[in-house]
Amino acid sequence: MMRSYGQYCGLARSLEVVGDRWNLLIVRQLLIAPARYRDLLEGLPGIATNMLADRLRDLETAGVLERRLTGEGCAVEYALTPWGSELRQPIEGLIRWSTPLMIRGPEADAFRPEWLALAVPALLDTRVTTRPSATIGLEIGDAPFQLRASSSGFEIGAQDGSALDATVRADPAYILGLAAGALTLGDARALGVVEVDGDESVVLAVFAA
Amino acid sequence: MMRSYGQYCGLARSLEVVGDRWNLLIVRQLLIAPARYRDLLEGLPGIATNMLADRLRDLETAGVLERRLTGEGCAVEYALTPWGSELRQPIEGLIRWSTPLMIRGPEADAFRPEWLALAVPALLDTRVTTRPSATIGLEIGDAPFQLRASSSGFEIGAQDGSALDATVRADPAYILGLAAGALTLGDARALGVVEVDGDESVVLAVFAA
DNA sequence: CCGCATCCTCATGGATACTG
DNA sequence: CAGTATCCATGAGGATGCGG
Repeated sequence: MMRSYGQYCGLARSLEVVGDRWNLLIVRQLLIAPARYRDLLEGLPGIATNMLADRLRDLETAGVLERRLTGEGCAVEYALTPWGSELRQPIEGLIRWSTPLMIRGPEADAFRPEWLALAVPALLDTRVTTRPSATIGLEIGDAPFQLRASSSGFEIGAQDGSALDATVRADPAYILGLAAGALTLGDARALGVVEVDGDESVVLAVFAA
Repeated sequence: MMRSYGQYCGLARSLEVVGDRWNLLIVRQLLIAPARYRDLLEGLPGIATNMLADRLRDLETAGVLERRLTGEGCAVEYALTPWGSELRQPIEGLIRWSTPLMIRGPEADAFRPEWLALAVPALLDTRVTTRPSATIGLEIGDAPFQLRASSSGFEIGAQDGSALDATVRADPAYILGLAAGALTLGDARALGVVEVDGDESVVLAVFAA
C-alpha cells in the first residue's frame, strides 16, 4: 500500500489506491476480462509473483477488485468491482495521452493482442459514439471479432459476414502505433499495409457505417 | 525516472512518464497555474526538496513541462507544455473516481483552496457543458471568483454582482467531499450549511442559469 | 532568501527459490 | 496452480549544505 500523501485532494487519494507500480496495469488486464492468477502473470510480462500477490491483496482490500470462486471446484478468479470498472475512463485518457510515446513503435517491448481490446476503443475518435451503426472488424490471431460502437459504449462480439470497406494488415507490435496516429472512424480511411514479420498477425478493418 | 515496464501498451508507456510518485501531483499544481519552485513546495505538502528537483528534471526531459525565465531578472518558472496540459483529462477522471475516498472527509490531511480550481470543474455534472450560461460563484479565502462554464470549457475570472440562487458555506476542508457527493448544476440545489471551525472559509454558491 | 545537490537511513521493488 | 519466503538492489524521505 502506498504511503499516504496526507492531502485532502481527490487525485492524491486516488493515487494512494492505484498509484503504486503495477496497480493500474493489473486493472487494465481485468478491464479486458476477469482473469485467474496465471492469466495475470502472462498478461503482465515482467511482474514478479510476490508483487502480483501483494497488489491483488491491496486492491481487494481497497475495494477495486474482488476474488471470486468460479463454478468448477475452487478455482479463484479476479474481477473488478463496479467502482474498479470506473477506472476505465482515466485509463483510456492515459492511453490517448500516450500517442507521442507509442508512435515511436514497439522497440524491444512485449506486445499482447488482448491489449487492443482496451486501446482501440480508447483511441477511436469520439465522433464514433454519435454514430450508432459504426462497426469495426478486429482479428486477433485467428479469432475474428466485431467491435460495435453505440451511444451506450463499445461491445466486442463475433464477426458477421459484412463486407469490408477498408482493410489494414499490420504486425501486432505496430498496430497500436498506427491506430494512434491515423485511426478515425469519421472518414474510415485505410491505414496502409505493413509487413508482417512475426508468426502472429492482426488484421484491423474499418467497416462503413 | 521509472524503470520501464517493457510493454508496448499506451497505459504502460504513460505510466513510465507520469507514474512515479509525486509526478501527477506536480502536474496537478501546474494545471492550476504555472509556478515557481517555492510555490510547488508549498502546494505539495510532504514532498522532499530533492524529490521535487528530481521530478521536475524528469518531467522536463520527458516534455511534460518546461522551465521558463520570467520577465524580471532570472526568476525560474515551471509551466506545462501543451502535451502536459492534456493530462487534465485523465487527472479529472481520477478526481471523479475518488468520490468514495473523499466523502470520508479530510481526517488529518492537508487542504489547499487552490485545489478547488481543478476539482470543482472535474466534479460538476457533465450537463453543465451543455448549458452555456451556467455560472458558479467561488470565494477562496477573501478573493471572490466566478467560474463560467461554456461548451468550450471552464474559465475562472472576477465575480460580478449577480444575485445568488443558492448559497453554501463550508469549511475549506469539507467542501470537496460535499461537492463530490451533492453538487450538480442541473438542479442547483443547496448543499446545506456546515459549521466553520477554521479561520479560513470558502463560500461555494450556485447561480441560476 | 531561492533553487537545488549531497548524504544517510529505511521502506519498497524485483528475481528467484520454494511450499501447500 | 497459486501463491510465500528470502535476499538483494533500488528508490523514497528527511536533514543539511551551499552557491548565486
